[in-house]
Amino acid sequence: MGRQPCCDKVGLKKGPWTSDEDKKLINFILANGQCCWRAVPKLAGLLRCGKSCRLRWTNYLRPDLKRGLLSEYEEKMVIDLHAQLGNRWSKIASHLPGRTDNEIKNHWNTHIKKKLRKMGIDPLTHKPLSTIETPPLPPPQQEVQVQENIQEIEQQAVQQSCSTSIVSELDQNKEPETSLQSTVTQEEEINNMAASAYDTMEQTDGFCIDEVPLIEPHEILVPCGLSPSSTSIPTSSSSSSTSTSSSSSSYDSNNILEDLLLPDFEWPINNVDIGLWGDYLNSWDVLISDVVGDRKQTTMFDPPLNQCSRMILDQDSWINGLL
DNA sequence: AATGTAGTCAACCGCGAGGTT
DNA sequence: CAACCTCGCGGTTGACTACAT
Repeated sequence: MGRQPCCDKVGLKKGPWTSDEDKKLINFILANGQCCWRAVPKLAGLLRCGKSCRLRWTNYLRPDLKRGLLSEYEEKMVIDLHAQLGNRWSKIASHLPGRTDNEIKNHWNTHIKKKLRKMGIDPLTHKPLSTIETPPLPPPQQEVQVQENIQEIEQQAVQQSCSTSIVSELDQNKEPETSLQSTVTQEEEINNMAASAYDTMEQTDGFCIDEVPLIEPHEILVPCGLSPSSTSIPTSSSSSSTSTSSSSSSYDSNNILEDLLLPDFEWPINNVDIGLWGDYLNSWDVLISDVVGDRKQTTMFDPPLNQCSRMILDQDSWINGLL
């Protein structure tokens, strides 16, 4: 018996997602959490297969995604982790908060591969390229140059990033001949090292997705002061009423927040990087922009971080808030 | 300005793992 | 134990964009 398709493909839509579909998916997941993906399209009213929905959510719609190019530090981590793990993109991604396996894979194929080749490193083996693409150097010299190159990036990465670096630790543990043989203990070590590195990162960046279930939103940061809809949730604390009072009047019926029943998210305020959601929200004028004048009421992000009390919600609170 | 080429990245496809019946 | 189901992963594709000619 042949394998059944993941879903009945007749009549299902393929290709790029429309904003309306995104809206439906976000709305559904926010309301119901991440349940059986197979059932999602039906329940959410989407003509997509569950797989497509999952992919769209994990790679693009998730609120905790970082957008933009990988930083040098992230890139270095990818290189190191790739040396240890090979093309196990999801494993690699799990060490990079807010990054998806797809994103890392793409970045590897489009940027890092080239970079490494330029440096005379074979992206597959992480060893010096043999001949063609590198100037002919005697092998020992070649090795030295590669090592220098690696050290150079490491230094840059370390300088740029937090003080804790897994780089040196990885390198110390790295046995080139066996680097691609992944063992449980090796992976554990990597996990530990990466985790320790990100313990430090967390202190600067905010949170690590390793600790934030993507959809079962324990510990999702819930903002206050963002309750554009009249169904705003009482969980929002002090500032909720003031920030949007004026903006709500400028809302039209298409207000996405109303449509989405969005809970009051709190996004990182400093160096605002709210990922797609920024674009997403922007695209529906939900940045509470005043459409009449050019005065943009950026109340969504205006309150200084320290004025926004953070709430950690457990799932029940989250769901209650949504309802 | 028009066309060709390269680069980027969202999305798809097929497969395997693991769980359930 | 086999058949089936669901999910997640990695490889690949193709649409879109930027840049070059």
